[in-house]
Amino acid sequence: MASARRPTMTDVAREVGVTAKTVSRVLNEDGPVAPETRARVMEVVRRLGYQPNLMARNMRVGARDAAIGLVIPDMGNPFFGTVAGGIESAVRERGLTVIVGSSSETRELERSLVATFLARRVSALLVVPSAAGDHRYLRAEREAGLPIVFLDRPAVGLVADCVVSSNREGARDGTAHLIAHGHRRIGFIGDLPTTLYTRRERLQGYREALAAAGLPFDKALVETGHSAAAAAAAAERLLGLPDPPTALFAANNFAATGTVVGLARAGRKDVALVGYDDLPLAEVLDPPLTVVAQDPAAMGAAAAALVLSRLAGDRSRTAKTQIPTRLIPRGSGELPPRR
Amino acid sequence: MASARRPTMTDVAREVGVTAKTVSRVLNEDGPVAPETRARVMEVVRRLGYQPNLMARNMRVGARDAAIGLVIPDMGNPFFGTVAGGIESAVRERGLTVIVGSSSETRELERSLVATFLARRVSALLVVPSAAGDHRYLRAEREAGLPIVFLDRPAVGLVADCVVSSNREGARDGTAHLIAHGHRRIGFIGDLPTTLYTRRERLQGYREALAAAGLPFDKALVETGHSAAAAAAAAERLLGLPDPPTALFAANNFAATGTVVGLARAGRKDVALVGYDDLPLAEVLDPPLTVVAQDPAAMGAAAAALVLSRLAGDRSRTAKTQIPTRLIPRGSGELPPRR
DNA sequence: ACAGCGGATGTCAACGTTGACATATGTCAA
DNA sequence: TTGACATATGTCAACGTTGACATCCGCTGT
Repeated sequence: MASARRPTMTDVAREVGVTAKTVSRVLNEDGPVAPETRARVMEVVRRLGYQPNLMARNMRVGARDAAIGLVIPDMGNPFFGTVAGGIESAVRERGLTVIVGSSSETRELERSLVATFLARRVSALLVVPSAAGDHRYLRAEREAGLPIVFLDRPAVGLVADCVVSSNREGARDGTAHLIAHGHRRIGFIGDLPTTLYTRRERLQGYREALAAAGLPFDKALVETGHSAAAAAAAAERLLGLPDPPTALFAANNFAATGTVVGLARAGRKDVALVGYDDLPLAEVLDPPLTVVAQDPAAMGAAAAALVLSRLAGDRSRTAKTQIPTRLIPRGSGELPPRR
Repeated sequence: MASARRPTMTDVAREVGVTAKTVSRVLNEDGPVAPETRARVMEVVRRLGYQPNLMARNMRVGARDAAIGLVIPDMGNPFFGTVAGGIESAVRERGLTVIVGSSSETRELERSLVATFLARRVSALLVVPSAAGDHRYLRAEREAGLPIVFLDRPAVGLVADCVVSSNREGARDGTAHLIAHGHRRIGFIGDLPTTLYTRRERLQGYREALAAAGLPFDKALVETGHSAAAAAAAAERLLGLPDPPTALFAANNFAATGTVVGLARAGRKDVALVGYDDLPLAEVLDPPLTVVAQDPAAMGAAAAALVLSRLAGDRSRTAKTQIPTRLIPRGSGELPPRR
């Protein structure tokens, strides 16, 4: 009823009539143990429901916890969920556990999560940095040899491994695709805050595509909407301009969702649209949604692989891994301009 | 370069010229410390980048780790992602960390994750049990007072708290909605495996609605498809029957996504459809998707609240919390039967 | 018969931290 | 002047586990 104490190795030992050390030997398949003793130990372990205490073990052997800390902005966002899944499955077979926390895109939460992870002596750190961050505070850890990999966005003020999507190229391709279909005024709906790495890179790609085609950059066509609702409103604002765009580029999954909703509400099936990041229902939309697809599972897997190789002793220079994107034309991006 | 050792409390103490105990006092705001000493300690702590070792601390004070273990089937599924997010944010302000693992819906992975969590001495366990599981192995922990809450599905062989969606009622409402719009042959596309609690409950609700309307239950109309692709195929199979259904009930989010895709591919906009669990783009589909919406964030929050109250000493009887669903008519569920 | 050896187990200390208790110094009232 | 008391710090042991080393036993070969 009241909380009973968990059995320790010593409890097991006493019950069997041996020393804790012998139990330890049985459980870790360490030194030699008589088969009969081993059997009795195992029996008592089962009967008492003994669970080794990892905290004590790690402390004794001076090892870090067999866990890696993961900071993501939002677990509900399927993009990050899939990334996390990719990491977890890649890392599991090595016996590592993942400890996650959401930063809600704030610097403070990110730091406090990282501090918790460090206090737990995780074996590695995987961070999707929040926008306004500065990661100099991690220098000591890096120098102490802790593997740290940044995900989706690079670190600021710290030389460290990172795995990102090929944002600029992807956005350039998507925008160029619209231009190739005759559009000359293309709206951009991107992340908040505007300082966010992915937003800046994708906006840059968009501008490069415009420049390559000799089209002017009009900042009136750049809108913001990280949530679907905000993106819907942004789309409606853009279409209400005196000289409205004939095509839109939605620079993330929520923006794409919201833009689709906004266009539907406005009854504008004639506006071309390319989204960054694929959506599960993209192909059944009307028109079907053309996207620049990312590969979140691959990003997670790549980050995990980096961590594992660092843990295995790889001391080579820090790497910036770009996971390529893929343009999937489905209809919405191939609509001709119409006014 | 090579991995330097992390500074310990003793290192800090030596540097300041005091004992570890004094440093401990400063850091935990324990006994009295001279302001000047406190300042010097803090200074050295900063300079050395000292991080308290939670493992050692927890061991010493005999406390459980300030973490709760969470087992979900799949992090990439936004339903579980949102549930996890709900838990994390509810639990964070109490200073608890969440440790997650994906069971991939397998008994073995679930058990091994739980074992890892127990070895880490988590303060509580939150489990979305996998289908074929038996949770008697957790009895000892329950009796030892560890808070254990089951999520989305109840435990088997163990009396424990659980938080579930009102599956049966929701499925009944959704099916009744279709019947009210004149349908007499309604297909059901549900989870795999067929023994899964949510599948059984929702199928039961579906049958109750049929029975209440005096309609026969035809098991030829019951199909399976947990992945979107499988559900799409299932929908096409159902529509290919000699006496096909005029309406479909898709019993989970992937099934709904896949069914929408299947119907679109078959060019069948005349088939009525109600999905269980809402989709981000439901309202812009053609026709807009009628759903029985769950509230995953509320489920997570409720589970977290239960855990917290148990941790606070609540010893009342185990509770089964049902989170209600809400029927959202948008169009697809109101289509009349047509053959 | 005995050294030598490997197998089976035990003893002890230590990992980093903190609770219980002890000590040293200073302050103040009687 | 003394003792009572508060403040500031120190000492020691213990949490559960395991590495290093020690011990005891029986068996082998000569």
